[in-house]
Amino acid sequence: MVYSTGDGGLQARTEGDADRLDAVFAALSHRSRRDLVVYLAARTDSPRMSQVAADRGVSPQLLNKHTAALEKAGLVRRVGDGRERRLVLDTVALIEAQQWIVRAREYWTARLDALDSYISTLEDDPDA
Amino acid sequence: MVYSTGDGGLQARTEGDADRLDAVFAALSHRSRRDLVVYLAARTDSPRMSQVAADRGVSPQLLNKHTAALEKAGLVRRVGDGRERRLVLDTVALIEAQQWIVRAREYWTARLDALDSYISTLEDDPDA
DNA sequence: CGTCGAGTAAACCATATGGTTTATTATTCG
DNA sequence: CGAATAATAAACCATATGGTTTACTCGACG
Repeated sequence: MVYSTGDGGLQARTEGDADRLDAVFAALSHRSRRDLVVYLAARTDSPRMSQVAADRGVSPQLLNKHTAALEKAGLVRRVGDGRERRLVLDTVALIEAQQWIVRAREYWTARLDALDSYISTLEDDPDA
Repeated sequence: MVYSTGDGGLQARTEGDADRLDAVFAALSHRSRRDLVVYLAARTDSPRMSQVAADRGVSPQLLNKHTAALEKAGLVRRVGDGRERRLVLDTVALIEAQQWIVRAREYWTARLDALDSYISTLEDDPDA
């Protein structure tokens, strides 16, 4: 049997949006990257890469990889052109992810509401 | 050089929570699984596996795998003991994920507020 | 100029993941 | 019982990912 591999078509926005969300959720699916996000969110400055690596007890190479993942997701940016570069948070993608979740929950809430009203119907008219 | 592989310790709750969040975000990092979630959220009934597979144009085997991922994340449950099983949404994990994002954004907002007050300080006292 | 150090790239390995094809386990129903 | 069928498991392949070790680039600075 042959199936429509991949797509499925339902609830799609644009390809780009989907890819972006893929990247955001994938980036957040790893604990040390989540920790990195809140580490950045909690500070008032933008630390240098080596600073981050030292703070988090992670090798510069690995930090570089995780940073790349977060960058791809648009959660983080590297700034600075010199020898030293700084890591800054960019929460736009985070907001997108939250909005996706909120939308999904809204559908679900609507479903619960429908159930509620159905139950009300039953209570009003037990024969229904 | 030897680095403290993995942990990092920051902002950790329990191991279980972290694993759960890993699974939730990983599950949502795939578009067809996200679509599956909203597909389920949008209906008022709990469709059978074969129904879902047909609706989404996906092989039963692949649906099974995706379902396993969502199940692992606690986003979905299979109910029914007979030959036919139904898929139901379980949004508790979704709420957890949302809460993580909200918390991260709260940190970030606090940071913006700090920046604001710093700027105010500058405006009040340009020599600061 | 030389070298030191921050940051990154590359090679490489082990394991995980997405997906297909093939096979197995029930459970319903003639 | 026996065939059909819903659901799942298993074997397998290609590619992606996390992580380490090694090597490169490039700006600062004596």
